Amino acid sequence: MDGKPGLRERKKQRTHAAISDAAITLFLEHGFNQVSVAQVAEAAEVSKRTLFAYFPAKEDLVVHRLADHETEAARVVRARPPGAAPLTALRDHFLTGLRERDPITGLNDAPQVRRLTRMILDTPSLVARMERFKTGAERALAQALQETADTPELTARLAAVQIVAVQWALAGDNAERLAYGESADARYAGAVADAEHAFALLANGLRQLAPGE
Amino acid sequence: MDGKPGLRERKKQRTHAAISDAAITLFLEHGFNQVSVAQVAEAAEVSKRTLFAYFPAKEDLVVHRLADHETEAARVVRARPPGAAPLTALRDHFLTGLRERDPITGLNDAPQVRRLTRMILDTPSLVARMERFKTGAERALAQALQETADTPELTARLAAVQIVAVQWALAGDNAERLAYGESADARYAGAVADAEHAFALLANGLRQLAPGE
DNA sequence: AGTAAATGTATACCAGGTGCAGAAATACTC
DNA sequence: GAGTATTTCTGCACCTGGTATACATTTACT
Repeated sequence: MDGKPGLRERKKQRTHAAISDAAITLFLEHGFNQVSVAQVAEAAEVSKRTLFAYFPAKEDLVVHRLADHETEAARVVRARPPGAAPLTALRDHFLTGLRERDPITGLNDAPQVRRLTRMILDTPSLVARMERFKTGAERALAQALQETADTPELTARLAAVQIVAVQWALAGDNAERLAYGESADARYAGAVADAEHAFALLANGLRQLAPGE
Repeated sequence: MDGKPGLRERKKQRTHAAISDAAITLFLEHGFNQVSVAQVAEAAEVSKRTLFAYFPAKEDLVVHRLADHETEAARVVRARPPGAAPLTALRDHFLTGLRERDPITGLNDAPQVRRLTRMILDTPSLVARMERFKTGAERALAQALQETADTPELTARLAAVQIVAVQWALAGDNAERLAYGESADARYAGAVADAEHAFALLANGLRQLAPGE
């Protein structure tokens, strides 16, 4: 495609990676709040000003890796095979993620991943930053539902917030268990069962909590 | 009940109110990010250190008024008449809120409320702070569902995140419309219809997006 | 009236983040 | 390959939110 990234571009990517790597390493070793951005900049051999040119805020040094997932649900809905229902596509995608131990499902127990997850869950400002991804994911998914499933705007938005909320709840549940010791393999069966239950709930509604029995 | 608030207690309340009032006034006039906490402290005739003794962070100067709503859904579920379904109680409560133009439903167009709402929606750090209320509301509601509706833990948590997400989506939708000009009375009928649609969706599920027709 | 506990203040300080002016590196042109 | 224009990086000063410390003031209790 682009046979020439160009020197400037390559250097930028290297600097970006250098800063990110230095940050993650230091944060994992000493804790997010115990390391200042100045220290990160120094470790990456870059000025503080340059660091902020690459990452808008300290939190982004950690969460920028998850930025791709912001539009993941929307992409899954758009890319589903013709005739397939959006919810089915999303469920299958989530189950695939579990099977492959995709970190986004919370079911990856590689030591680094687990430590990173735990750090995020234990750091309020990082959790807050993650919430913004959630909001973005809701918007993108709502749009995708509206455009590809012929869903009215309000319904699309409501469905999107429900779906995203449920997916995060599932992932958060898995992540929390692993972060505090359970192994991914031990959790797998339960995670699958929970996910299937959750998507069934999404599809069929909260009958248990509604009137007409 | 407590015939004696005590002088110390009364002074605290007055200081608390003085700081909050000064903050809201200044923020509405000049914008949240344009006013420093030092200015708020000065206007309230209090030291900066004291201000932070009353409010843990700048954002709380604005959102502390909404703290009560964090457990509102949980309280509604717990206080529902015997035999009533949780979802029904929540829906009725929300519809009552709309009728009474409760600001939490986004349907109050008193100028101050509208300006405050708009300020919050336009200020990322305030939105982030609101998200934390959402998380708290989810937890409290999940607990209430588990304890009073005999709902299994996972189901309770999933139901809670769905319900809270939907309520916030409805309120956010109303608030956004009002913040940008629509009147509460003009919006009322639509808001009611939307709420009923949303709660029906919660109860019956996202059939439109699921497979088995 | 006098003392202990709580609250408030002043000051200095730290960390995240930005504006600015200039130095250094890269890309473009002849 | 030299020279110039454009990015990018840097160092520095600065602002703001938030905290630690040490001291003064006020309230409550006897």
